[in-house]
Amino acid sequence: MEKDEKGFYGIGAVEQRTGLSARQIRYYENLGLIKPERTEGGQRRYTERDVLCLLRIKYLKENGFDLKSIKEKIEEFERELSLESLANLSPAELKISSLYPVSNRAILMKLLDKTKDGK
DNA sequence: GTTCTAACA
DNA sequence: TGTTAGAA
Repeated sequence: MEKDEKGFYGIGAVEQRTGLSARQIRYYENLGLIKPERTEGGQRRYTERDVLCLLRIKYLKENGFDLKSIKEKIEEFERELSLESLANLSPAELKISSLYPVSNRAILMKLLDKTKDGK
């Protein structure tokens, strides 16, 4: 079991490289800790990043962290990433994006534009 | 032969 | 979490 022609790993290869069971690997995916792609047939394809992420999870767990706190850590990290993307917005957009759900921002921005040139 | 989902003597 | 059954 090794990388396929495009650099992806099957779950068997990931088991060997991480020492985690397929059961655990799939379970962690359900918790949202990793998100491997799927083939047309539905088989999971893991990237090198997935493997490294699993190794980190394994390390943290071996050092006393439960899956719940590990999950929170990852979610916190992803929230910070999304916040960084807000750094490219104007002050007005920043206020709007932090107060309203994504689905409404586009509408709000249109209203702001009309307010500006609409006297 | 490997992986998937669902379920549990 | 392990393991197993049946399908893909």
